[in-house]
Amino acid sequence: MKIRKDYTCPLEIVHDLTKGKWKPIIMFQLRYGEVSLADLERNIQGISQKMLIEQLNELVLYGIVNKEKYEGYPLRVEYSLTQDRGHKMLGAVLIMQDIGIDYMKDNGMEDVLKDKGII
Amino acid sequence: MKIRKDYTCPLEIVHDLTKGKWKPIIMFQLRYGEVSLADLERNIQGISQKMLIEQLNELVLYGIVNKEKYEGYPLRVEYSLTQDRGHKMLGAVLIMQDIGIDYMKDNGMEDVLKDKGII
DNA sequence: CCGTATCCGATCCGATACTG
DNA sequence: CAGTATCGGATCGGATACGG
Repeated sequence: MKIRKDYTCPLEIVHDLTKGKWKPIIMFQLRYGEVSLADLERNIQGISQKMLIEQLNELVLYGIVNKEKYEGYPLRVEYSLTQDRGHKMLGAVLIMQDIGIDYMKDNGMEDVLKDKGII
Repeated sequence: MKIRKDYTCPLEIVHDLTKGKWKPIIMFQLRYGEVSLADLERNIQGISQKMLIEQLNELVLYGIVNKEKYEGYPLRVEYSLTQDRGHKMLGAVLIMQDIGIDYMKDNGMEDVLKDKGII
């Protein structure tokens, strides 16, 4: 899609692998294991199906997310983090989640955190 | 600039705080302490002065980077990570740096790493 | 050395409609 | 349930020129 061959530093690549409004949230949703597309769509407020699939596909392409198809009826597809790169990135995402929680507490947005049962 | 009041989850905010091609690289460059604008410009390959200052300003605005002016001649300005949010974000950036290094090793880009003395 | 201003193409992402 | 296709406004980021 857009991974070049002429990067000048490691962080420049990782930015291309993970950029996009929804990618960190998607990775976070996959923290406990396999999740279906429908569940992701349900659990991520405000995302459109188009954006979800688009960013999910990029994450798959970049070795961060695994896509597993289970044949049969109904057709089932499950997404999960890859063992190495996916879980490593999750480490970074969890730190960011923590920063976001602190930021919300510092800026009077506790209501959002309560809605989600975080506090 | 663009921090709203209606976020629906912590990661959405953090994305707004840290998005932009150069922000992770800037934070990485500040990992050891104060750095001047000129040094940042020198050490970050391919960045323009405009982008550097723009993204630096956002990081300052969001409490991730500190800007210290030292009066006198020559006028000196030094940037550094803030004690709390800045260093916390650095934790995430360091993980990403690591992932980028692995990615480059896996994809035949060792030359970049050698240039930088990483391997 | 430190910063500001403008112009402009590339891309991101939301809305919407349609398929197996 | 799991996807694909298209269109258009908003934003991003590179180039360039100028000012403290």
